[in-house]
Amino acid sequence: MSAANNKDGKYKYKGIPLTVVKRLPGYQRLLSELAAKEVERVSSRELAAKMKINPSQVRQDLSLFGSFGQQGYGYRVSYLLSEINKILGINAETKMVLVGGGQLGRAVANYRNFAKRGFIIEAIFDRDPRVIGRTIDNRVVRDVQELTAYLQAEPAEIGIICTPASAAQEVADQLVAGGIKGIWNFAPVALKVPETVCLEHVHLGESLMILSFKLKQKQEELFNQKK
Amino acid sequence: MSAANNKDGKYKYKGIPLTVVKRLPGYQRLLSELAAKEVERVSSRELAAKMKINPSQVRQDLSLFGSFGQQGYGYRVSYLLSEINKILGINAETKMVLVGGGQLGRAVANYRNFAKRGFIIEAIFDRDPRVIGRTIDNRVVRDVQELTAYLQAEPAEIGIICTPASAAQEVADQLVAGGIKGIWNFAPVALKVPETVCLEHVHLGESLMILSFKLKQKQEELFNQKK
DNA sequence: TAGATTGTTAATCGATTAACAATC
DNA sequence: TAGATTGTTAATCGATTAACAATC
Repeated sequence: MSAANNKDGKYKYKGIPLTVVKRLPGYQRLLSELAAKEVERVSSRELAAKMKINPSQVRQDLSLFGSFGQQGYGYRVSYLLSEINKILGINAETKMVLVGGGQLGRAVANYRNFAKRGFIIEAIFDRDPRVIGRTIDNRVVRDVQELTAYLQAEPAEIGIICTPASAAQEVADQLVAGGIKGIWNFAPVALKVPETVCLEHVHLGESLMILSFKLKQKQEELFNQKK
Repeated sequence: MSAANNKDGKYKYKGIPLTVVKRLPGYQRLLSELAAKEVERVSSRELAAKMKINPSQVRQDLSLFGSFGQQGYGYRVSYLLSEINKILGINAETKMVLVGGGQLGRAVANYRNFAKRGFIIEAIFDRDPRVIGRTIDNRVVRDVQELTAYLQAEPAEIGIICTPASAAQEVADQLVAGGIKGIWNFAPVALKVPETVCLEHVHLGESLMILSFKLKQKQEELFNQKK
């Protein structure tokens, strides 16, 4: 079932193509919506239409993890959703700590959608004495100097970095020293971590640049059409 | 130079493969860093090493937009950066409006990295009477009911949506009615806009799910190794 | 049963990489 | 000049799509 191909890790992550991994949250969201509407069954054709991909691709993607459907019927929404949740590690009560109690950190700390899916921010840290001791969404902000010690006493799986870019690497090192398994990085800088630690980067600036590129291309197209 | 292939737009955006588009901000960031260090020249080999891609790919990517290098020398950092900035529409003073003055909206409004690159938030809107009239980073929050009228008087290129998912589509419609050209959407919902409007979605939840998936896979790997 | 739809194999298509002539 | 490195064409590799037997 779970293949071994991991000789380079460029295209595949533990045998699963990264292109497929990126589609999994989309399936999860779609199935959640269907489940909320109490829809019972769904076909690869219907899922594909909503995802704007090909039905074959839906079946191909899912078949990497198992056989979740039934010929002539399709997929039972509740069953497929629970399987996808298992695959994604959702609803497993994942503990997280957040470093950086600035605007962005506070926004992330207050974001309800994570908690809904079992991702819990257990503690918040900052470096600024004016922020330490304050309360963010019912959690007292701790001194970042206590970070590694805290993690040794209260292990967490994911560390969220919402500090300025200049502090991010140091924080990452402390999170790793504290035994964190994954880092979710909002600072606009490429972090170095041991390969035992998973890393996911939120590229806000890059996203805006891509939008800007598309705008520019569209303008040029309109300009060329006028001629 | 700028190709025409746009029959479906699935893989290509105005003739440029979307895989290439996604790498452009990476080149931009790298070249900015080199320029800040006053490095004069850079080869495709060096750029590739930093991007963790293949030197051929760097040359292939850049050649879609023009010939910016010189045999035996490589690329002049300042020139290549200015060309990439042009391609991305950076430093052109792009006007934006932001809707949603909650935690996330305030974080985005205060993010300095955008302004540095010429992306200016001209006005901020919210629906909540308790927020309207307050000041965020020197801008008074306006009533979202004035949004379309405001845009007709003060045109902007990009609308940023930082509202809850439930309000996002309505806001998008108002932005479109106001003549906005692109939407940068932080609400976790798929928006419908006319195809004349560019759309870029920031998937915070999806990013966290992908990290969770990677963690789960790595755990399973370790578990299997132990046996 | 007849119709529908899966899971999987084969065919196609696109993206990445290698190779090399051109030339600074 | 000799060495280096581009821009581009050809080869490879991976991802997507089509096709279809299996079967509910």
